[in-house]
Amino acid sequence: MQLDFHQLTLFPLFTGICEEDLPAMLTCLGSFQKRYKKEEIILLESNEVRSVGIILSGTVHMIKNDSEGYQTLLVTMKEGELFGESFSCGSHLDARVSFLAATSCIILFLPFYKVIHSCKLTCTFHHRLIENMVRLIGDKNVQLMDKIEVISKKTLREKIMAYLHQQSMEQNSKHFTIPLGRLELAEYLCADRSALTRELSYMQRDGLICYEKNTFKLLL
Amino acid sequence: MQLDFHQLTLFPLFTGICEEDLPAMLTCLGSFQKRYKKEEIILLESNEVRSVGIILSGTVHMIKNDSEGYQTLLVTMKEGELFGESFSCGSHLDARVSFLAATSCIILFLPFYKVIHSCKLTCTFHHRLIENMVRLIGDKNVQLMDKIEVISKKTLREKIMAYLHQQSMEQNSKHFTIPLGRLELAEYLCADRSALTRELSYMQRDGLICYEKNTFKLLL
DNA sequence: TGCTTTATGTTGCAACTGCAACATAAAATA
DNA sequence: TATTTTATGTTGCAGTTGCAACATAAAGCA
Repeated sequence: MQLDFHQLTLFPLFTGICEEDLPAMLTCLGSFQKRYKKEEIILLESNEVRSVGIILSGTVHMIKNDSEGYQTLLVTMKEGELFGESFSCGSHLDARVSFLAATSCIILFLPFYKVIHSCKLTCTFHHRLIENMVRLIGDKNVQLMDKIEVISKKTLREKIMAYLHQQSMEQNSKHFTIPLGRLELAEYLCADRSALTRELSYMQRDGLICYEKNTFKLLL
Repeated sequence: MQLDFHQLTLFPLFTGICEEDLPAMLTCLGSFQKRYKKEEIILLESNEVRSVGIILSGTVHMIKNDSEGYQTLLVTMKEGELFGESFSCGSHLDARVSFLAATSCIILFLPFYKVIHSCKLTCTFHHRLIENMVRLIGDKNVQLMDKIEVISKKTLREKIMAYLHQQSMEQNSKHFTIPLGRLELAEYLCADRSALTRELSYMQRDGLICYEKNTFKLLL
């Protein structure tokens, strides 16, 4: 499968880099792409991470498994987002989390060492690449804070409300569709699935929200 | 107060940069330092962040306040750690969290724009600076994941255990002293203070741990 | 030193929520 | 299409934990 370089320039990691420069740059960086089927593991916890991944298409979940087999959904990531950077760039080379293909997806991998160590050939746009990457890492950081904000709440109702508010903000509307099913949402909220549906129906009864499947409306 | 440039080279942000180069570099970057008293606010949520801060001495808490006045302790940071990068470098310029001086401390600020946009003068070591900074941002990311790992647990006992295990790992010993008092620990665990002390005494009764004030011993 | 403030420990009670077990709906597969 | 699998909704029950109120200890301060 061929890379669509024009499409690539639309990704945040490559903004400000000319389409003509991309092929040389990607070759120079030793990038490669890979397809994953739904449910496939892209990167398993405690494996060493040497590359950052860019999601060209599909959805990736960052998940954490604990020793008793419980699983938590940390972050959901879409097209254009980065993953693996915290490990490939940080002091903790071994991944503390796993990355899972939530849908079938295509990932472009960039060996981190080459990204951060500029070479003569690409030096002109290289700097822009690093800048973009730093921004994306910062954004990931904010996503983690968002999750903490949600699960810090004491009651399940407050957690749900915090999550729905975040979604409402992101989608700029009181009426929106969430990207998670009940099972996944329960996992993200660190709550029990049945308790989640129960609380959702109580919240509708109490006139807080109004929903149908994954489409919600905040009634303030 | 004068900067101790030799001491600065020991900070992770400046590793690999010569002591002789530091003064010029810091001037070129427009860095400045500031002292804060205990309990003082270094950076308030929703203010625009243009600089990253390096903790030269003291302890800084990253905290999140919700609309009802509840507060959560997100991360505790010590000497050499970075803060503010997620905002000054990311797409979300407004801080979503506040930074508070947990003890009196001295902070060195570096305007982010100048850090990321190299200038001729400092270009040789500039690249190393960016590399160090990216690593530190990744580390911060991991700290946030650590917190999520802890508060994702369903029961308070599991949360406490997860936290103690992390501390035990970090300090490479089954016997260690935690950096948080009961109030702060409760805030970090998103739990009630009195419930926390109750559960701690139950855990000691059940032979899981053994503690005295802030010094704990894991009995496996 | 004595006084005030803050941190920590203790306990009863009510309520939230995890768990289990089941029913139903939707989706995947043959 | 029929059958299996998976996702979702419902509910009783018991355990955990937040809350309040109070006691004690430690720290800050005059």
